[in-house]
Amino acid sequence: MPPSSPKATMHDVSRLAGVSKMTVSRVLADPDLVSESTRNRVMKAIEQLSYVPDRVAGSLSSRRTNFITAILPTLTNSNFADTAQGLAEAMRPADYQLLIGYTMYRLEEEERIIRAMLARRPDAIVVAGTTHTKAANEMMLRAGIPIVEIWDTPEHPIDHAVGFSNYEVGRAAALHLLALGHRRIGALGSRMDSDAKDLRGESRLAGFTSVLREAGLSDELVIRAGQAPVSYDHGALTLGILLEQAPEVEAVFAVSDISAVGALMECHRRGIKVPGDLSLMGFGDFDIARQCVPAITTIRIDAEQIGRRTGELLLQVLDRSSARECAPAAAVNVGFELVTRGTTAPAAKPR
Amino acid sequence: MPPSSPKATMHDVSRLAGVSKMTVSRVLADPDLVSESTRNRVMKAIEQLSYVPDRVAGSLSSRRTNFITAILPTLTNSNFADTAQGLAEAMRPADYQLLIGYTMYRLEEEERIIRAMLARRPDAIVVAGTTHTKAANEMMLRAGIPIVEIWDTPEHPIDHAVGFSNYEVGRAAALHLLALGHRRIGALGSRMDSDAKDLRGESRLAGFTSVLREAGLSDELVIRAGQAPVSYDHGALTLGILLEQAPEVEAVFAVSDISAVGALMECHRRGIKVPGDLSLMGFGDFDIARQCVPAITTIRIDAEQIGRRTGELLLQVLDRSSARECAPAAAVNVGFELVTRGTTAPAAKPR
DNA sequence: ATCAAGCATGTTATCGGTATCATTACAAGT
DNA sequence: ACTTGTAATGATACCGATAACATGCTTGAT
Repeated sequence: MPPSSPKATMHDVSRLAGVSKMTVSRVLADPDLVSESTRNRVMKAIEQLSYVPDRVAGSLSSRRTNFITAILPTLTNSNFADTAQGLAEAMRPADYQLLIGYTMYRLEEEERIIRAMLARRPDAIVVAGTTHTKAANEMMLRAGIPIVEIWDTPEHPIDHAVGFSNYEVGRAAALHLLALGHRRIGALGSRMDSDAKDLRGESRLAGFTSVLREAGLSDELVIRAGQAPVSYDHGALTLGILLEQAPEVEAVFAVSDISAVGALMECHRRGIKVPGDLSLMGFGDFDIARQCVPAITTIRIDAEQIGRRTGELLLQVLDRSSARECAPAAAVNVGFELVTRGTTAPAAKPR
Repeated sequence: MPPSSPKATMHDVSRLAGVSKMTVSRVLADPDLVSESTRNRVMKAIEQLSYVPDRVAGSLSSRRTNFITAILPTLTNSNFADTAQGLAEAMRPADYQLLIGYTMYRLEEEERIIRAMLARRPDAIVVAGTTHTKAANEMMLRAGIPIVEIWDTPEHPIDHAVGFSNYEVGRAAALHLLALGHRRIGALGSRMDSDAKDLRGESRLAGFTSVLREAGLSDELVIRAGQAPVSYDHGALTLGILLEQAPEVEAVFAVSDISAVGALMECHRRGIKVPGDLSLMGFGDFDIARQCVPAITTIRIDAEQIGRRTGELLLQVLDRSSARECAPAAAVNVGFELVTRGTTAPAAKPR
């Protein structure tokens, strides 16, 4: 570590420029308030001292940190990374900095993170998911800052929401497989009794199951095994379980493309033809789903857009809240899209 | 946004508990300094008021923010996301919060981000890459905090470094292709004259080229086209350029698996057999490289480990620097590994 | 000439913690 | 009995900025 000369403060700058601290502050925050000549003098002093303002002090004084907390299950899922990037992108022009935390799909971890984050006094909270622990809910409410729940459509939103209906995604998947003429239909998801659970994946399964029931079909083939986050192995494993239970299964929906890819590979290994012997679909439209052979039928969501829309919403809300108006809670539904590709095909023998 | 009751401060807690602010502070920072009875009283008051300490104020006073700045090219590349996650994981037990910024592979953007980040007074900086603008270098030096350059091995490190030699990666790739008996060898990279450039990719190309030269081969087939970050399209595009220039090319190294996958798909489309007609290899050991058919020969780096090792290093350094000792600059080389898979095979007709 | 309005700048009082030193009380050593 | 040490707590002074109000000086309308 290089030796550090003590950092210059605003006071040092003001002395060198022969003005008061406030004038320096104004030059930085709102240059138009200062006459050109003094402004130049101050700028020169800043340059000379290579002064970097201290936002910690600034935040304490102004009671605005320009931090936005973003709480996601993981960064390692490209969809969530896209959302983070979209959000950061949208907030950057207004000089907001993201404080990213990830929960590993654990609600208790989410609570811990929210507690820790609130101590940093963020100006807003963005959190993936609509289910939180009681304590987490209370903390967020009490924080008195805008909250945006993303990646699902909450029934009882805390405040704002930007996402899509995972339940409807599940229904769309089931309807697609039904429309192809399949009757023995299964699904692959993760366990819900462990501490790391994918609540949004479970919503998709719930929607999926609801359609099966409405069609008078059994939901026995909806497999829940392994912990979130799902992996290629998860897909291979759960497909194995499914086949053991019901070798005659015709169509499968995996809660994630990652699982779907793993399942597809397992089919290759077992000599099961996809499609033909088995129709397979996933969720998320990951790159890998597009590049697989055959390319996987999936449901596309625009993860980056979720982030961007959230950012735009927050900019509005934060602007208004500084003007002391109360912004109405908004609920944005960004929708989704079924992308039919090579792994789903009509049932071989129509009833 | 819910209505906010004014947040409780440490002073409120101290009054309710009938002690001084300092005692409350001690209960939070070092409970053993306080007698059990008062500690309990204070804890109860904290609970009652649902007091959340203000770390902004704490940081200003103690001159430690417990922020670590991490500057990466993008979060959308799973390798960098892994590094971020590894770093966060390692720092979490010591209650450090990551401040993530991404440069989009632009040095000017990196400089801008560094300037903005320094205003947050981080306790350390982690930055991907070893090349920075002059101003960025100076700012980092002057900051007087530990700096870790990651994802490469700097010749002139600013301070610490954790990474691997991209140059040697390129050499290993070329040696592998040479050893297979190939002579007409090309490579796919991105342009270096645009504002977004992949400097580490370029190092790999440089290493690759050095081996070609030593073997008396031409480096004409090293293609640089398109902007960083590379994409599937980039791979397809640059392979097209290469084939136009040299239809008889036998082996190709792509600076990234992403490019390699794109190139592989392009080969499929053109009816070029991989391997056989063409040996192809990539870099990064992305999931998709493993799942492709055939699976892509690549060079594996442990991105998550880079993050974790960086975190461990920082914990040591930060601990020591608070004890006023000067930690020696460390340079950790995490190495890499050639993973031979299905896309590279011995040359058809040995010379 | 007079005065309100407005621009440019300065003064003062926090923001909510922690560092540092001071104080008190009581136990133990001589 | 008297010093000395230690454990528990308090008092005071910042940390480095900004908010809010105050001041002085122009300028232009009347």
